[in-house]
Amino acid sequence: MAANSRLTVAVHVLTWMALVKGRGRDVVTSDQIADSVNTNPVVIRRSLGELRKAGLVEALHGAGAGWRLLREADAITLLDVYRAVETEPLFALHRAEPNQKCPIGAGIRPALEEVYGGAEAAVHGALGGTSIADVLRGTLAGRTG
Amino acid sequence: MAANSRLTVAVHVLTWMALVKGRGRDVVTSDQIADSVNTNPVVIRRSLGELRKAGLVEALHGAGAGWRLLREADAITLLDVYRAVETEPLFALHRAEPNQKCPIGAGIRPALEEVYGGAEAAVHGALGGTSIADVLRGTLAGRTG
DNA sequence: CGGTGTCGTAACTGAAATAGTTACATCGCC
DNA sequence: GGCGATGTAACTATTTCAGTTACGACACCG
Repeated sequence: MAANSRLTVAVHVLTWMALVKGRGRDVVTSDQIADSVNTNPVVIRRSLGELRKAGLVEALHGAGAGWRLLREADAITLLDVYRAVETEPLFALHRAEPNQKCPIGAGIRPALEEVYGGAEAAVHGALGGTSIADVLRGTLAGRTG
Repeated sequence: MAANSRLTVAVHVLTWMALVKGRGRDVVTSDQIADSVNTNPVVIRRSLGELRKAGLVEALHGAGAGWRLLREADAITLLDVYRAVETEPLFALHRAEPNQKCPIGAGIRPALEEVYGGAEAAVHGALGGTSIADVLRGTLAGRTG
């Protein structure tokens, strides 16, 4: 299983919402999205729940219920999505505390955290440069450019 | 469990080897390394096996057997280590193929792969700028500086 | 005011990966 | 041949992910 597909699912959801919004339909159901992603509607609702907490979408109740984008597609970057759905850091430190009697074991964790922080920042920069609108264009065109 | 700690373990291993090499001991055993990392020697041997395939260390047999660095600590970057131990991409695509009858489902995967490739490249750049010697200095000094 | 359709979430499952552990064959020096 | 370490296979416990079922909550509409 290794890496999870939460970012992929969330970006797919938002890109699909942006597409159908462009066609005039701005409230959609988790069932409709699940049909495009090819998964269970509950998986989609879980993803949408995280996007809602991040303020990217809202849920509507009652008749004609569903979900709606709260920002334009070019105002949502993949960094926004990444932050909304990804909780764990990119690289884990030691599972068990290393040997504190060893100079390496005693001091390596802050050193690693600094390097890992730099890698996270690099990922943020890369994802922050692409919007849902970019992904939508790339998806329809066969490329992201 | 989420993210794995293979990069952390491998960097710890190499940093420890660099430290004791500076003290004149250049052949060490997996048991000795395991004592610093605080884990089982087999876990260390598995990590060393991947580093050996990458040409970063070698194993010696017979009497006085053990492991030895094949490069100076300032000639091993964390990108070398990352490539040696990490096989999976940073972000997974859809677990099941998305709906090919939907324009998003049909075209989103190449678009995502392009973005994810950019994020991988950013991580490579960040990790490539730090060497085992840097980590050793940072570990002993309390910072990576 | 009750029916309807969707959200929101808990609970469970199967599959997969990590990391820890035991065990043992292999290797090469002494 | 003895010895000490490598190199791996095999097994386990723990955790996570994603899929699924189930059901209460909600708000509109006739």
